[in-house]
Amino acid sequence: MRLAPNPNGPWHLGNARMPAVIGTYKHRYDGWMLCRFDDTDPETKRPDPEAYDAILDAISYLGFEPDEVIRASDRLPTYYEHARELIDLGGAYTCSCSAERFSELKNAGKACPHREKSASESRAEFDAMVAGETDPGEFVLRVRTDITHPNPALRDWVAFRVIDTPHPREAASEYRCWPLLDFQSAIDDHLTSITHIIRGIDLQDSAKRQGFLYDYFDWEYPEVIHWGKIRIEAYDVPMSTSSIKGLIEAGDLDGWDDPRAPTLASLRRRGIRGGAITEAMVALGTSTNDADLSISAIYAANRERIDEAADRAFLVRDSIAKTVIGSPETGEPPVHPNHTEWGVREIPVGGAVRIEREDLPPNGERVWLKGLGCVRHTRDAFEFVGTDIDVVREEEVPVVQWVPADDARELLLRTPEGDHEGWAEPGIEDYPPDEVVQFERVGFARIDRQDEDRTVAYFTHS
RNA sequence: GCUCUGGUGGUGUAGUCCGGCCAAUCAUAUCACCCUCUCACGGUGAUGACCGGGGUUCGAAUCCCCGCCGGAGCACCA
Repeated sequence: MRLAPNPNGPWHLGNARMPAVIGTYKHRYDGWMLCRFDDTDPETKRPDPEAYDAILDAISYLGFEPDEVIRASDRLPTYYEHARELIDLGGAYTCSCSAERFSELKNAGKACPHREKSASESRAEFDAMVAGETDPGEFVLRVRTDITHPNPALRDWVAFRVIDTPHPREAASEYRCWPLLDFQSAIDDHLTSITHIIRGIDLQDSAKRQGFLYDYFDWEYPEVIHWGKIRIEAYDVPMSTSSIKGLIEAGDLDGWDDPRAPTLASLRRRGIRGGAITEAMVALGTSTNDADLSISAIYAANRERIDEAADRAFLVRDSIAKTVIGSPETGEPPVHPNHTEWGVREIPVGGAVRIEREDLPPNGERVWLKGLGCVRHTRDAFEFVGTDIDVVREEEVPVVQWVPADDARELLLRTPEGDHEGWAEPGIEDYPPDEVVQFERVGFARIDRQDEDRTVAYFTHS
């Protein structure tokens, strides 16, 4: 099996499907997995030098390690060698038609005059392309397929063209004659003994185009599965590397890990485990139909992974402070309701508390401050009523989270919908970055960093 | 225009090749109830689908035909 990413930028959620499914199959069938960077276009889909490592890192985040990593841009001599062989076999010819001219001929099912030139002439012209002696557009190398094939997509396709823009990788910066995907990928799949290919339906005709090559070389084409695109609701931002890049450059997003971005870096920063993404992707299967991935599938898989281990904590967002009269000095809610052995958090009251504005009961009504007890809203304060839990069980007093009014920790919660300023219980500043906690009645969040006087957390999901 | 390819509940998926065990699986979602000092976790229950129309057959999600709707390719992108 192989992953064949184009390293033109960090990965978005859609890219995760390839390693998730292929990696899972690799494990399931005890296979071998190659990561091959298809970086053969220094111009239109120009590789981003940082993306190579970023992609390997993303694969690792999703839970997989390639058995081997190669870059197509290291393998140009191999492609040239096979191109020459193909020319000698009568399977390719150099063509100097313009793209428009050839397209017209092709659509009419007519060959261009260059199709019948001799192999030696094509060899010479191809050598000139490789040597950088020809201008871009002057010549291309075409594979001779069947110019009258009913499917116009398969007729005499281009295998090599000349590009003057140097490749961003130092090691490949001298090459000017570059293979296109259909040629490069076909050669590499055979040479690396790939037995199974899984990729998008946009490459459906590719398998047929490459079939001609395999026939010339008398090779056997791998098993191939094509799947449809995935769409993900819940994001305003389109899921494409170039459009995300554009939004970042325009300042509409803070970066690749902005919580509003549909990128792997963003989910990771929000505390989503890579395995949850993998699980959701694998569940989509490999249908050729387009699929809608609901983000809730990822959340559900993630919740399974984090709920048992996440400490509970209090956070109030838009809040209001009230003096408390007659309460105990500290509240003692459990660290985790399913793990009483983990103990309790000791939260000082300090004479006044802060609760979410929405939770403020009408005057005269009661509310249960979790871990502390029941209070009644008098004219402008909370009067402590007691700790008899029956009022919650039998009289339906609402239970809410709270923080001390004078001793809370300022917290910024970043969510896909926007940022919330709020106050967290004291002690939240002791959690190291990367820790995931559950803010009760709010949702899970990953501690991102601890500033001098403020904690920054990223909202995971409810 | 030419050529591929696909349509099962809100979403995903099993079943389609080799017609009956499918009054259609599982997950998620939504709702209700139970549990609970969280709207988390756990438990119970409910909701909800074979694109349409013909045909073959004792019998069709499954085979055939005709429609309808979708996706992809026809690049000197990957």
